[in-house]
Amino acid sequence: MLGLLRATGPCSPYDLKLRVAGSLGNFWTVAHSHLYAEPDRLVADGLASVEQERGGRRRKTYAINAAGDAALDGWLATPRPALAEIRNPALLQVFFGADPVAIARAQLPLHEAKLAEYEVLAAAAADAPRGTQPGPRIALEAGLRTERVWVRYWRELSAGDTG
Amino acid sequence: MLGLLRATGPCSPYDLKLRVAGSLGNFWTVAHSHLYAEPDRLVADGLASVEQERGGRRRKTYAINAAGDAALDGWLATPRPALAEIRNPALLQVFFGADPVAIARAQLPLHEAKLAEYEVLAAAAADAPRGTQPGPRIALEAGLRTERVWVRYWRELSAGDTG
DNA sequence: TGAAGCATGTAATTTGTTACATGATTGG
DNA sequence: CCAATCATGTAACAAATTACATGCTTCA
Repeated sequence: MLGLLRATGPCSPYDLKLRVAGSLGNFWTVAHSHLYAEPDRLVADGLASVEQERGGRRRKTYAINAAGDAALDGWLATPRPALAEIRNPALLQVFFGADPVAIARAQLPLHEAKLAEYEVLAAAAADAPRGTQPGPRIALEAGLRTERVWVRYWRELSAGDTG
Repeated sequence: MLGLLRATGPCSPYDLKLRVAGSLGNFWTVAHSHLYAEPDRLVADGLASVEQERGGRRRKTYAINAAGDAALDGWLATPRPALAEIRNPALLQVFFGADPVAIARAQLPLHEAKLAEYEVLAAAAADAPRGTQPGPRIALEAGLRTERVWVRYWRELSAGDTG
């Protein structure tokens, strides 16, 4: 959340939502209720500030502060010695004996669509001006690679190739 | 949980824990407290039965019943139209601007170790008698492939290759 | 001016994790 | 027989999801 705030600058939860969609949201979803609740916690912890509009929607604008910057920098500088889980429900079904062909046929078009989406994003990122933060592009590369693997995997399974 | 119970046969939560470690646990972790709490819920929902030892550890033995079998079959027969998320904390750090080389150097050995572990499991699975459930082996194949991608990805990043 | 959907939030529920606590068994 | 660790469970806490509720804005 601090990362989002820093990347976006002072903004409302809805602005965060827009930013998440199409970038971070591709590999780490965030419920919108989270985007409304969490910033208040940051303010309570002294890591961000908030200002509320008087009239209209009475929307709140949050901004990361110096303490938040420090906390975020500390987090970014500490590599976590942990692996991510796959935790894929479709794979779970296969594991427990579901028909791999049926699962694969459902998964394949989803992954193909996702891969196509990433390829569009990657093409756009290639044109980005220099000085753009490299993080999102590097993360997108991971998305591309894993989607290629999944497309291939489900394609093979949907063709009945179970190894 | 129903899948675990069916695959294992009547058993205690500890038996489930042993089964999870080294198979399912590789891509879907389960807290041990979950293995103790959830089966009771299944019993309450009429999907499993339980029997408790009199003396000793007073351990409980759970077994899936007919209703549980039906529920599990229904679940297995319904492909979910959803993608799994990557939701990888290390990738999140990179996304938000952490030094990719530092993150990659921490991740690489973990993924190399995991890949080696999977390769051992795959070799063992290749010798499995016919009639063995294919699900775990097919799921393992997914683990192998994604780990290979991650090893390659972090290796490139740790060498300073940011695309 | 009324419907659609944009934008903003809160509350309730469910789920998951962490910490606590303790009895049983085994090997030295 | 005692220490280690195996095994079993519960309780408290934290997090995430879902559902609810509603005010604004725009456009037909």
